[in-house]
Amino acid sequence: MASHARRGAPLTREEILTTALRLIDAGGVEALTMRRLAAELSVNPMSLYHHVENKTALLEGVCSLVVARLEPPPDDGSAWQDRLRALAHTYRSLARLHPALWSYVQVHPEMIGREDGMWGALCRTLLAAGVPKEDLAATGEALYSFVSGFVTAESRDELGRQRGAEDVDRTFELAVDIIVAGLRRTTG
Amino acid sequence: MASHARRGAPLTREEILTTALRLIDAGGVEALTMRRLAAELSVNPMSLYHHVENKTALLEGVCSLVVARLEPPPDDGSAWQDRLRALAHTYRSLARLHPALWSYVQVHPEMIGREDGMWGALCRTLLAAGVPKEDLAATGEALYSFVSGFVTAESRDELGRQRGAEDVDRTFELAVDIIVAGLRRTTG
DNA sequence: ACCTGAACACCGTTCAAGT
DNA sequence: ACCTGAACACCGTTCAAGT
Repeated sequence: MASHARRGAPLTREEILTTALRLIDAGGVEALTMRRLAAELSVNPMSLYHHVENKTALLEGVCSLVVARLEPPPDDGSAWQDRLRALAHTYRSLARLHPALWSYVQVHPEMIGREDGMWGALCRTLLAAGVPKEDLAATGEALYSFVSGFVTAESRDELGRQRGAEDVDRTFELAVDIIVAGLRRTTG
Repeated sequence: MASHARRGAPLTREEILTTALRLIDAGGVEALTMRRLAAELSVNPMSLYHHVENKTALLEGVCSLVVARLEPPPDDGSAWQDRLRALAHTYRSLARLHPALWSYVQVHPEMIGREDGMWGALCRTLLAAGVPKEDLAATGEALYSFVSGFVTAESRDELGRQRGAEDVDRTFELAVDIIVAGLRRTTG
């Protein structure tokens, strides 16, 4: 009985990735194990290697899966301040859906390409804010790391001791306010 | 021959921690292994457990070792803007000495207590900047996560493809400028 | 083409035994 | 008190064999 002992349809890469993501969401990245994942799928550990090159490739697949959902909100012609706030909120919303994976991504950015949608939208917004072209990349990187740093701190906080939900939201608003105000002032 | 087969003096906790830090600096946190550490010390892996409860405790020890070196510069009476810049630079300097450990700490903040020296200095500076008392904690956390997020992004960048040293320095200055300007504006 | 079992080189850690 | 070897329950991964 070597051919699919597992009940139901044959194993698929899609199924592997979504199950891996579920394991990560439930127990952190360290809870994702080739052997545990196989058990979760009722399959021999070695079967996974027919759909995924190795564990690194598996993690990359999971990261792409999530990053693909990171799309900038459509650009209504609103002021750059509001646009910036909207981008930050979009980023934060997705990060909060998968906090463990997101922390992992921040330390292992090679797992994802530059998520072009968000990065492009950010740059356009910064230009609208009057950031000079030669400062564009540096400014974008600074803001990007600000937001991702804040969100990481936030999710690790949530795993730890609790705080009121309205409390963290307020802190996030304050953080975004500082960024917006800082940009306004910096660009004259 | 059960008693210290190892040449020289008996094993010490200090020696264990500094060697562990060296391994982490050289190869990342995932390169730190009880067995490899023991080999590095020319000692049986099990001997480590007489000085350190387990691997988690070992990592905590290494983190404390590094965090202990994080001291705010003495408070000359300079303007809060300069003081804020100085604090950011101090933080960044230490982080760049141990980038791998620092990334790890950001994801596992339970490894360190709130490093009271820096946090206290930050709060005093924010008060001097006119941040209202009820916003103090939120503002401090925001700035703290901004700087740590930026520094993490920076160190992962350094491990990857190179950039000019003066280029990253300039980006850091720009980042700090945004924060300072944002604070100034926010607090009226 | 897809799956599997046995095997290898690693982990962290326990425990009983050595001096 | 400090160290050690054997052992256990895990890892990721290779490889030859099954259908």
